[in-house]
Amino acid sequence: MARPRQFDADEVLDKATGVFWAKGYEGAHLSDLLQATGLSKSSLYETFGSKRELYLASLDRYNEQVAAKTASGLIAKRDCPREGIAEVFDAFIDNITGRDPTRGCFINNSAGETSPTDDKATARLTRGREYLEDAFYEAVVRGQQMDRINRVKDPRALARFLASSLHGLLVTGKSNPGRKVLRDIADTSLSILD
Amino acid sequence: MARPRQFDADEVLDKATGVFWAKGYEGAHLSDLLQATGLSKSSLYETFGSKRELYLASLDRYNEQVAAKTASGLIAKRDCPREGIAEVFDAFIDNITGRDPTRGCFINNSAGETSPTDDKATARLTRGREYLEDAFYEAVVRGQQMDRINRVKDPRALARFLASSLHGLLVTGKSNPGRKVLRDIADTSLSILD
DNA sequence: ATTGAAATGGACCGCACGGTCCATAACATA
DNA sequence: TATGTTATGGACCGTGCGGTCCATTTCAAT
Repeated sequence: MARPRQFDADEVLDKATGVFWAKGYEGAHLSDLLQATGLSKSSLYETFGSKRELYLASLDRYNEQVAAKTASGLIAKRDCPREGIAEVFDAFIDNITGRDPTRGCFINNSAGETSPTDDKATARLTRGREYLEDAFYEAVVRGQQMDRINRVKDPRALARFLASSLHGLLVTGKSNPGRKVLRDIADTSLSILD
Repeated sequence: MARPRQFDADEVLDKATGVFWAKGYEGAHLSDLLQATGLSKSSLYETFGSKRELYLASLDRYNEQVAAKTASGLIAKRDCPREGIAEVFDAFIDNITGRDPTRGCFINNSAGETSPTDDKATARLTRGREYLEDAFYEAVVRGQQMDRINRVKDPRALARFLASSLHGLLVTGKSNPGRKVLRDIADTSLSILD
């Protein structure tokens, strides 16, 4: 009955996410977004409503993807959860020290420019934290059951700590540290599981 | 010989820092800075050169102040360095959960919107990390000498870990967590010193 | 082939951005 | 008080922002 969309909204969202990720919300200008997505202004506004709604949608999509990826990585290692956790940290170190100028974690970067009075964006940060924490929580519990993680320690506190450590690692990564610095941090963080 | 400045440059810098802190570099518009500082455009440009130079100067000043404050706090507790470290964490938790909308840490917030290709800003992030790490390092070494911190562990790795943990705590704080979450993280982080 | 709803390109808009400049005011010096 | 230098307010500027709108194109359904 009507003309179908000439693009895939999710693909566009991914490209827009890349721009917000690299430049932040304020730093990402409409022209950047249009160039990256290849859309015309009207198509973008027709589909997403506004720059800000696009931003929030980007945060949502990123949250889902990272949650899925992290969770599936941990689940894949469900027979040795402790190694799974270590692999998550390793993956982030690789990400940080990689060449891609879009480094770090989108949610992490966004946290800095999110005002506590911005409820919508803050909700996305909360969601991201919960996803990560829950993924770690399950792995920790499993690790404790298998006696590979200290059973005396509160698994919820450990999960929170691991999620927070990952954020710390990412922020530290922004300050151009050597790989050794990041390894020291990751290794020390993981040693808490003993 | 000439008309003296009608304002104190450092006071102005503090006010500008507050704006950048709350809104980020891109989000801080010139009008915000002028309003907060009370300066006219010409005075601001005469004194600081440009918005960006003002930003870099703000980062510098913040680094110096936080470094001085943290170091002095730790030095004040030089007879019980371990408690001094715990106090630093507690102070940040208070900061995060306080009412002031300017929450978190300026450097931490800035990290998110700093591109790895931005050498000038990255240098400030590096400096901030070094200050913090060094302050912790001295406290850790002293704690080990007094046998209140595990002597087997590498003090440099511990210092790096502590600095990173603080960053993690601050990022987590942006996601509107309960105080309990932050306490879990801080307590778990500090337990590494055992 | 015709139809009509939706997608699209691009012109257009008002605004406020970061930044420049200069005439004037203010003041330390002598 | 006269002088020379600097600080200052405010007009001004070009640009590009986020956003709107509409004429045109495209296509599924008939």
